[in-house]
Amino acid sequence: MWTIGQLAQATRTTVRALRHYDQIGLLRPTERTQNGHRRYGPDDLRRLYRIRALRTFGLSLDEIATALEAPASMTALLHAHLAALSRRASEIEALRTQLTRLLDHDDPTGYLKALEMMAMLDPYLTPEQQDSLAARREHLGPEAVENAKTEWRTLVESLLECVRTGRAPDSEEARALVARWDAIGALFHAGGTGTEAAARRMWAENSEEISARLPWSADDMRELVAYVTRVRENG
Amino acid sequence: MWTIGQLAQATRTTVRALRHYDQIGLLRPTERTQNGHRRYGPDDLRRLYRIRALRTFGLSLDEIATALEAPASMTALLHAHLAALSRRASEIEALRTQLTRLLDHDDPTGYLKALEMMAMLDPYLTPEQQDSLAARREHLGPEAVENAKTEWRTLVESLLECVRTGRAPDSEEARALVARWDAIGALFHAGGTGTEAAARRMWAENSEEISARLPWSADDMRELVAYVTRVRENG
DNA sequence: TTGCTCCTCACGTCACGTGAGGTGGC
DNA sequence: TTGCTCCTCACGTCACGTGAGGTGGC
Repeated sequence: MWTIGQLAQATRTTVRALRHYDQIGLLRPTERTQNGHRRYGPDDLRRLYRIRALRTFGLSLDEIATALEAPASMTALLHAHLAALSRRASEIEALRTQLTRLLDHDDPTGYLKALEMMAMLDPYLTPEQQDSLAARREHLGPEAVENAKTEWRTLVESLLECVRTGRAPDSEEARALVARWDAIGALFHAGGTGTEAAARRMWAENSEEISARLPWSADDMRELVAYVTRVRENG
Repeated sequence: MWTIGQLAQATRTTVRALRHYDQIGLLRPTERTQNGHRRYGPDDLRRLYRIRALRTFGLSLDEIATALEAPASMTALLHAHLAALSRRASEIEALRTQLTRLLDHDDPTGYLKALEMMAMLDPYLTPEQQDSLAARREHLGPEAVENAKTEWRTLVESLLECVRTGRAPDSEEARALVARWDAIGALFHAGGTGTEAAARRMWAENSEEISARLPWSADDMRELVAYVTRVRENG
């Protein structure tokens, strides 16, 4: 028979943990001395070892309690737990690749800012529209989204150049640029869901805010939007 | 400006979470109406998006708070977090291989019982002795430990056969068997640490208990131990 | 007037860690 | 008599979920 301190030392647990197991009824000491001290016997030791073994596998005390009550259910429970561990492993894997991608980026903070800006759109969307946008992005995959963003950036530069040099809205170059612009938009805005209209509303209300975080001025952007509209009308 | 409910819906969070962020000072609404209702603006929305992005990476709210306070520390923090995720991933991997091994075993519950029996030894060891035993096992690796256990089992069978057939303690066969027996013991009991003596004490006090869980009777085991001792004396 | 949203407490979660305050055996 | 171990409360942890009880705008 061992005292609680002896058992704790022998099994590398803590006195507090043993008291906790007693309290929740997971491991009751075989007896108590008349002054209330716990006395643990060999049976308790064995039970404690099973508890500890199952704990290292990551089972909760509740699961352990049921497993020890019904040993027949043990294998099923362990299989279920193994499946849970596998799910967790792939979640972590996904997080790691995301984080690695973010950190490989030349400017992680800037990248987060870009994410923020795309998020400004959300309050203008219904939950269903949010879902459809997320589904589009999911479908395209992260690299395609990245590529679209960089192409969009060069398109903005090229179109601003057209505006500055007074390029005709019905010129071949202007039409080609706007065609790409619309193609990129179409990638994200599935037809008929109204996300495009929402994006325009968002832009109308927040153009100052947004352009403050972009390398172009609000005026430039307004001119650009007007120019694109003219090109579309001429097409 | 949005109410708490609107913001929650737009960002796929909950009203409760937003109140929590307010309470811990992580995300204070830009203003309150005079009846105390929270009003969130575009700045709050952006901040919330950063918070959510960092949350999906698994950062704690505390870490997020410091990261948002000092954006310069962000990359370092994310790198640290990536390392933590990698550690967690290998932990899970180790658990999965252990669990898989356990479940591939023909009798998982029986296997756990065997572990328990080895654990019976612990109360007879000092913490240092426990450490040295654990280090030995770690050093040998799980397959070697498995192999030792199965070989030990066949050795017990063979030696019991010797006892039954009255094989001479100084016979070639008996000596060879005991030599293997001692070799296996030596794998686990590093010289001079006294773990062997502890094992003998444990055996002396718990032979009934233990043999009840083994496929051999306590009497058989006692005879076997006596026989092994005689063989050693004759060697 | 009836629903809906908003508000502020405040308890519960999981497996203990960590004192607080007190008692019994060496 | 002094340390050590034991005891029973009971609060704290982390990020909210979930009522309880009440108020204000459509």
